[in-house]
Amino acid sequence: MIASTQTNHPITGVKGGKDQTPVEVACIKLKEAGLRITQPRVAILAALIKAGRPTSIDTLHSELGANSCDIVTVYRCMAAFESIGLVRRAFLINGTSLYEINLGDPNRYHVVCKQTNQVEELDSASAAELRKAVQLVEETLKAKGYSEVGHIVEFFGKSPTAAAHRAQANVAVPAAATPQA
Amino acid sequence: MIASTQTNHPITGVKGGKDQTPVEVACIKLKEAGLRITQPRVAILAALIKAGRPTSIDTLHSELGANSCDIVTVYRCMAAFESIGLVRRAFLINGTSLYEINLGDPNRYHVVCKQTNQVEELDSASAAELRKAVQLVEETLKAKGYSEVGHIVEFFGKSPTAAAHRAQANVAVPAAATPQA
DNA sequence: AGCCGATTTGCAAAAGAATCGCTTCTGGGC
DNA sequence: GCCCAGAAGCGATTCTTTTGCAAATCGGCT
Repeated sequence: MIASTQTNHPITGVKGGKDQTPVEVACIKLKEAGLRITQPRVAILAALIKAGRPTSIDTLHSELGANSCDIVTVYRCMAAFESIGLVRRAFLINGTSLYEINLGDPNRYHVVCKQTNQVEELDSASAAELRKAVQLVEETLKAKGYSEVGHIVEFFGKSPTAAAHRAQANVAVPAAATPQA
Repeated sequence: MIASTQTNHPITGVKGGKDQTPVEVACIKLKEAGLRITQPRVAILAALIKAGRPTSIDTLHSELGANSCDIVTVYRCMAAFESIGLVRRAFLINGTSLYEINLGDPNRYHVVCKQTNQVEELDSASAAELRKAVQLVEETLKAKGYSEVGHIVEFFGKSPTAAAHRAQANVAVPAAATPQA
């Protein structure tokens, strides 16, 4: 999972004045954008933060427990959150999207396993290089007159672990439920 | 349109031995891959080549004239073509895809206008830089054990021309049909 | 604390894109 | 010219995402 540049310290030693939970931070951003802080939204944000990685709307909705809110609400929230930059969107090869919380850290880039859709982060060196190139492009575009410039960058591949699993599946592991439809 | 590294010279001066049309080149690739050269496929390839830019399956199908072939066939052909690398796929923000012929030139990268979905190519300097970064990432991934590594890179923005059109629309142009829904 | 209005949500239905099954057709090797 | 695996046609289906509208909720104000 490579975990790294994440705001994963709920109340860690940092006592510089702001020791709010990620969910609180997200709520502040909501408010700043003039959006209401509703129960479903908080639940969704909590789930998103807990997931800590790009997650599909469907998965997110299940994660909430079927009692929490309608899936349409999740769709609408993600759209709203994305428009204010509270979440970042990632894509699978089939065109469906995953969402990831964005609390201010720099863009992250992922590799998605073609077989399991498991998402892994790029190592920071590659990511940095990539970020640099992407920024160059975006600057160039802005200079040309483009506005609201954004981008999508995704890598795909057959992950070594997935390949291994699959190779052994016929031989040893009989009932290992495949996660994430 | 920035046109650049394209094989757009049907029978231009090149007399080094191979002066086949792009469609012929594509057909050869088909054959090499063990796929049949059928009437619909040739028509689709011709349309794709004529378009010379990322095109949606739907548009492609219309371009063929409703008489030519079923849209499902276009879907299937694009899938087949993509799997043998005869076409490259691009994405719109909504997750739908566009296809672009690939006759061997290096990967091209695009900016898609958020308003009109019009596609423009990146300038070659940016593209080169980007290509370099992307290759670095892919090498790293392969080194880590990933196989069949690939990527998606798309840029989005409000194109200056589109923005201008829109800005004037309320003032001057009364009935300028917006192209490409 | 209670009220009011605009924003959100829920639910049902719709819109689209892409896929699947199955039969019929056809390219191209013999 | 014959044959058959691969391809196309056509209908129906799946799955994701969007839309319309009534009911519920948030949160500023009194």
